[in-house]
Amino acid sequence: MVEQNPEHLDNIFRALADPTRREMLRRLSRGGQRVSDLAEPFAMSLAGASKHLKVLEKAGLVRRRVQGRTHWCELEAARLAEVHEWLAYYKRFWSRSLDALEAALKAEDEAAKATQNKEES
Amino acid sequence: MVEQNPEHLDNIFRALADPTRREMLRRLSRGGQRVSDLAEPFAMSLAGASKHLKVLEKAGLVRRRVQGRTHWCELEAARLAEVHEWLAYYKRFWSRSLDALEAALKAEDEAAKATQNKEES
DNA sequence: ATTTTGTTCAACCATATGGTTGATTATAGT
DNA sequence: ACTATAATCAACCATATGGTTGAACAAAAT
Repeated sequence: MVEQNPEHLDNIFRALADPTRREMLRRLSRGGQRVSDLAEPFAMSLAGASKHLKVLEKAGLVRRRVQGRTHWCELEAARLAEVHEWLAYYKRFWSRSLDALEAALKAEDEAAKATQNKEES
Repeated sequence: MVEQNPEHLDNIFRALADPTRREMLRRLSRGGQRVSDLAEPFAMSLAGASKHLKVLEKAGLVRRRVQGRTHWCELEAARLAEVHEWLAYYKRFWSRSLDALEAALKAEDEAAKATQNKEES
């Protein structure tokens, strides 16, 4: 329940706070890729993409296997489970507010129906 | 399935990538607080804490109600649901790898048992 | 042996971030 | 009217971030 490894979560959240890196994760989820393949879709130098990769690696979200001169990258999704865990605590709060939203919508709907009924009668 | 509002997620993840801000959220989850109360537990100036709050607000994670000279802050957990949604896509991957981990541990265990048996015999 | 390929490294740049302090503003209390 | 309180704002500082380019390095291909 207590936050045990804040630095670690820092790294993970920071890594996720960039659209390029999130897109890289998405692509890695469809299968391992070499660094240059991973970098190719982005309007950015290879060195730039390589830096992003390092951020993902440092966060533990990507694993790299060096094979000769090519580096194979793979998604390490297990670390995302930590985010999920962190988030779990808050689930009740947003479901509560979503419930409230739902209730409000329902009430609105009822009110609308009532108005309709009045109009009909 | 596609990432519709990357900037928004950027703001949320960035806001979460700091232990002070995560702690603020945690405290807000136990009830609304005035800015100065929120700031008090941290070894930091009020202005510093106020900046953190602004980051949380910009991310939509905190709502503020100004009442006279005091500002009341409340958790806006609904935005965390977006993180949850983003995360949902990856759930299968980490449960897969956790399964793999489990299998590996089991195999290790079996191997250990086999060794023990050998040693016993 | 030379060249090409895959990748990182180092240096640099502009901007963002996390913090400070001192001034400012607006409301509340005396 | 004065003073104290709640909070932001503005200016500043050090460091981090996201990007670039050019050089370096190791492995493959010719």
